[in-house]
Amino acid sequence: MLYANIILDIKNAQVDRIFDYEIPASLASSIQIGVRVIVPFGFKNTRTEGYVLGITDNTDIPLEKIKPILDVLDYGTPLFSIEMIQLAQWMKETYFCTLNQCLQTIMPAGIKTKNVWSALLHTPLPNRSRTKQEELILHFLQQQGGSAYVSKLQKILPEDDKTTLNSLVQHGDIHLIQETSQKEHSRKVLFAKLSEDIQAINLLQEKLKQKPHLFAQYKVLQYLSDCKEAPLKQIQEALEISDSPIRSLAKQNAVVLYQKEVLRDVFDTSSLTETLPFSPTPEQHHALEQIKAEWKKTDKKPILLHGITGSGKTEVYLQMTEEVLRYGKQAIILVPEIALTSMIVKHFVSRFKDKVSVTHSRMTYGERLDQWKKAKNNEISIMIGPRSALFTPFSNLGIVIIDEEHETSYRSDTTPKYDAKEVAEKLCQLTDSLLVLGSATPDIPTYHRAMQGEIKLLSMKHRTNHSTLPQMTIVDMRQELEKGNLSIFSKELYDGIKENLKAKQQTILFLNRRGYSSFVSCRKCGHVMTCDNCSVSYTYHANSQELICHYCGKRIANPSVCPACGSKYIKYFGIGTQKIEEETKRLFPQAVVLRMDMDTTTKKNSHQQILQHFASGKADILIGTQMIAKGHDFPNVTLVGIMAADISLNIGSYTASEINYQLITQAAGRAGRGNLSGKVVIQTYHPEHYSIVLAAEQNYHGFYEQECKFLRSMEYPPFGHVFSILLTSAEENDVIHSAEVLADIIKKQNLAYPSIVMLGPSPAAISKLKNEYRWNILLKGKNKQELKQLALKSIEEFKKTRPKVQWNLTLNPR
DNA sequence: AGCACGCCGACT
DNA sequence: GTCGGCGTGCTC
Repeated sequence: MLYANIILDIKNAQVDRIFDYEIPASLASSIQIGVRVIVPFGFKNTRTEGYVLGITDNTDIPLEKIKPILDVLDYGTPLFSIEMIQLAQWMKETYFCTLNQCLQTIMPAGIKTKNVWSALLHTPLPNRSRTKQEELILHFLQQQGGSAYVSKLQKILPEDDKTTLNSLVQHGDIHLIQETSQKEHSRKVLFAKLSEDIQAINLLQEKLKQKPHLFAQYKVLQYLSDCKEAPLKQIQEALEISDSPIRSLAKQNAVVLYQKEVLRDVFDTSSLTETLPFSPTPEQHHALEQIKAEWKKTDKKPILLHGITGSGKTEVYLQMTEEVLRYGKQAIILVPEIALTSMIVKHFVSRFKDKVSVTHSRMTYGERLDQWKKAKNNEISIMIGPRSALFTPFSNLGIVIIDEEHETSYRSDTTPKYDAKEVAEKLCQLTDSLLVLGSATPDIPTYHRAMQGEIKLLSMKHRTNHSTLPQMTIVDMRQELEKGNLSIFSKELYDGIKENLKAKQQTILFLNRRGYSSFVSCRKCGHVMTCDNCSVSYTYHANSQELICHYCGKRIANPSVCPACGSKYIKYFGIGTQKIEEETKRLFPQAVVLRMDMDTTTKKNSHQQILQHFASGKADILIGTQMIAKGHDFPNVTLVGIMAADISLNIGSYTASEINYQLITQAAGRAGRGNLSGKVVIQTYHPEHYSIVLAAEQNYHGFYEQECKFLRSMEYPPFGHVFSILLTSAEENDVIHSAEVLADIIKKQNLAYPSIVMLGPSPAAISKLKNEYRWNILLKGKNKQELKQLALKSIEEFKKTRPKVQWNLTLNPR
């Protein structure tokens, strides 16, 4: 007898373990490791989805407990490959969550099954007295022909009625059955093909030839003998006919009509001309040779491609991908979500055409599932996408490339809180693939590993078109104020914009956070308008005269009097992109100004439209946040103004300086990418801060060394580890109490690990989110294993106190 | 997750 | 005496 080791799709840590089920003979041939199955679970034998992770010929479980598998959901190839199962197991250990949660993350969204309960009427009905509600249900069932969905029956009953259906079942009037339905996201199209009987068709064709009024049918047969099968719509368009001739052929059994699943294309390749590989610069050539050499090794080290903006990293990615494809292997390219409409995707699509597919969050589940299936069917060899593209089911993966590897979007903020960089490294290890990380401003931990020799470092220090690096100027805004300049533009920046307008060159004004500090506060009592769901300050939006919470999206009208003290002196404060736009329009009325942030880009393609508009020279000034600083080439931009370079120094995280350095470097990278040289004006209130000074010097290594001094002295990663325990609950008292209980447990356990320091408990940076209160306990220490042990042991103890809160563990949050 | 079992207090 | 609340434990 064979048994399957199955993980059930139940979101509860208590059942996150293997259950053994019997493999019935009828399903023996279709059950393999990695398939989805339906099994009976619990005393009610609820039909539950499960995943086969192993097959054995014996089991430790008493045989009378073992139940048989009911159904298989994947015929042919299993949903999960062995490597993906191993990856899920690794993720479970690394990110402190259930195996099921990891499998759900790896699985494509939109493939899930849905359980539906139906009620069947028992005939003849037993003789007994019934309530009004019972009669109502039985009458309805009779009308429906004896069966109906339970969800429909519940709509007939009052909302609080939980007894009627149970009573009907108990008295044997009805019984309930559960069915599994696959939620279908695929698109089906009506196809036509010739029938098998070729002789009959030839005969018919001869007959049709004689009759001019049936010429349309003749043409259809001709068309179909050329292309074997075609969608009905396509035949109609090609031959300029309606569907009736095709349908009458179907009636004569000459043509067969059938539904066929078509996999949607998500981008139009026809408009892109194929590009050929550029001949690489010496630097690119060297990088490529090194990467190819590493790729051929059996024990592959990850590679960090550290190249300044404009050094041609994309061409290296393209040629390396070509090499991998030449050996029949496949490639996954991760790009930040925000850059999915940018040049890098266009380059890949025009170089590799239909071998490439793209996924991103704005596609529907169905569209994304189609791309997943294309990879599974070996129809494509390259997948470009955000972090979830890592789970593309390629059979023979060769390389994973992560562009802009320092981007925060590679870390998931929902459970499992995985880091795509770490997962990619594990995936490459499991599939013997090469990991290539690319960035102009690598993460400090990544660069540190490169310095330690764990990662192979390749540097590209020159721009491909020999354009000079932009001239960077730091302006002290405090001095501007002393000089009597109250404007948001320093004199330097104002003059620069004026000159640029005269010379008909373009300018980018960059603010590193949307709506930053355009909060509304009372000048009399100091009250700040704050969202009561999320405890973050509302952002003022001039367009709609509204205050919007950027965490939960709650909107309220802009108040005219202060809710705290009743004074009229309540006003918005500070600069956001809208404020900059207004000021720019006021000071430079002749300029055409575009603004791009989350508010102007909510529509599906507006993001791309604004950028295209600007790239084609239809505007003089582009104002925006992070999203304009990433991966776009604007050859006519010669001036970049960074409006307040120190905003991100105040985000309350040990990575603040790093993020600030990255943002300045990226924004500066937009200046002077064409033949014209560029200029960058950095406005700041901290002109002496090393992240600003060294960014202005474009001295990454210098910044790395400075930052290491800080991180080492504080024992922050990579020189120590931080373990965060986040407690959440809708009840504030529960969170505070549980945090104290947990802190006490940790203090006791801590005696065994004297080198570990506990910080907190304290309210989290976002102390209330979506009506949940959040408290944080941080553990800091040098030894990762000890830290993990202490945290997990403490959580085990904590569980025994039956806390009324949720908890979430993260190692080295950023 | 979802259910049964069993131990308590509050009611016919 | 028995109905139903909730804490506890189990599901292959």
